[in-house]
Amino acid sequence: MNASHSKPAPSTAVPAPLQTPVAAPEEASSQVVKVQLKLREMILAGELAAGSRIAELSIVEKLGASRTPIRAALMRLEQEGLLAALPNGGYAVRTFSEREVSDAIELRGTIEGLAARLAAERGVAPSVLDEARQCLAQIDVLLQAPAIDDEGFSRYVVLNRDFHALLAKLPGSDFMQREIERVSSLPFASPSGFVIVQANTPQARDMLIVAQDQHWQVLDAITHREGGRADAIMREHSRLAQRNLRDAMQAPGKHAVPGVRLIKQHA
Amino acid sequence: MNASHSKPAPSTAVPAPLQTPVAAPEEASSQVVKVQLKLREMILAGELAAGSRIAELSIVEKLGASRTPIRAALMRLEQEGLLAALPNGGYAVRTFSEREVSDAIELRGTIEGLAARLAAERGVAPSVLDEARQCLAQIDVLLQAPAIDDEGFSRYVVLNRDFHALLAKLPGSDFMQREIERVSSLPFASPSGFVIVQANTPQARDMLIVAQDQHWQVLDAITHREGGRADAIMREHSRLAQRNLRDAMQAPGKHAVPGVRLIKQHA
DNA sequence: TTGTCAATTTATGTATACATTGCGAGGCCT
DNA sequence: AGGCCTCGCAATGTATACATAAATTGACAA
Repeated sequence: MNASHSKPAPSTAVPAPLQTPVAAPEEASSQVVKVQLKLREMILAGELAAGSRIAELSIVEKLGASRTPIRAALMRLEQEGLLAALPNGGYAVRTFSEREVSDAIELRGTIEGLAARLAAERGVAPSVLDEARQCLAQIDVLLQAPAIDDEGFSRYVVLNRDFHALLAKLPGSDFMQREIERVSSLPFASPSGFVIVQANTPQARDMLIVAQDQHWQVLDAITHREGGRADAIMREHSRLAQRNLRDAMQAPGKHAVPGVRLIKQHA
Repeated sequence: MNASHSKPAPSTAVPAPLQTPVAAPEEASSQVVKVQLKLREMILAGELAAGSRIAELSIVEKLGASRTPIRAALMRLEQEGLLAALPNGGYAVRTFSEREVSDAIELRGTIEGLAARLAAERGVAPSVLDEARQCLAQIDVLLQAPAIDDEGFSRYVVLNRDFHALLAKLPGSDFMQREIERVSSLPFASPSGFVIVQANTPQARDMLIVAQDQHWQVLDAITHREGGRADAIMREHSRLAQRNLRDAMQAPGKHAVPGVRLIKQHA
């Protein structure tokens, strides 16, 4: 409206009819975020086939946004690891070999181990440690039940994610925190990625018991400034995720895990 | 942009300004890459002050490209770690605390250690190992001289970079290779980052001798499938970089290291 | 029938116009 | 005189037009 402000014009004061034709009235904040979320959802849901090329124009007609925010969202998803940049421009839904998945989880465990070691060596403010302990206490309550229903399970996923996020903050380094978030962005590399698999099986609870013990022990190690031990625990903790993911891929209902569709079976 | 100052022009609504073909034939590939390279150069050279905000329009008039490729380049530089995204949009030249620098180097050492361990555990094709050995042999030749001149020094930097790149390939995992490249993208976190510092000092050669010994030993460890040892060596190798960088920051001619300007002295 | 070349089509790369929002300067009211 | 409110500006976010290169398809010739 005020675009044509050639000079300090007399205040014509006409607010003018604000034409806001924006197709989607509300929802999220920016187009980029909306497109990014929607695309990620579509990729994980399998609506965009693994390995298939993604043309900007096809997204335009699917989501209604223009190419500029779509390009930005595609770049972010590439950074996130869900898309691969093609040599001659454009993107394709990324596929992962089992080794890549394994490497991704191993890398997460290694970096979480580094973070735990740094936290132990540098020391952590008691208040922050307490926050982590309270988080674990909530998980303890959850696990006291002899069997865990779906609702308790999804609560565990949330608490587990929170704990790992808290752990990433323990070294008191924004840099480490960001790198951990980055390496955890892939759905199956995420700390909570594997958990979703076998909700109601009897082994499910036992698995979580083991994981929870590692949670407590790493906090104990950090509290007692045992850096090497803290490192080792977090690495082993990630091996648990690797075991579970491997199981998940052989299970029939593998679609319970969002990203598994992107893992190419080596037949 | 037709606002008030600079730039033309009355724009008498003639729709004709057929954008003429980019006048110069240009030798580089794409605008995005050109802008990215130029901006990185300017940041490292200090032409863009550390911590200062970077407006897209200012880059437009500095480099001549339009906003679209500039935005893409800015996103890439943020991913690279040289820029920080501001909360309300826009970017600023990133500054680093000494701890962040330390963490970055530690992280690189940790991931290189993981790569070396994986290479040892999985085994490496002899041909690839030989390539790495030949690279080290060239460094050996360089270090046989009792003193190293500038030209030999820059040759070392190249060979050192090559060796670390080769090392990143040893696990045979594109994923690991990419992550190592990523974590090495920051100028001071790069394996060759610290080397540039003290070219002609007498201790310079000794430092390189130690580093080169670690190079050989990690290959030896990988050859003999000693994963833990390979891991430990690479971690310690990165501590050498940390020591050197700390020295470099206290040295007077610190401008020899490109990225040091971005490290804020904690007074 | 097959191979090759060319033309069309469709993709991304680029430039720019338009929209919107956050921040600051300036005036007005208290 | 000082604080608050408002207006204006400059920044990014968005949409789209234009340029160019790659891929596919069609036709023609061997």
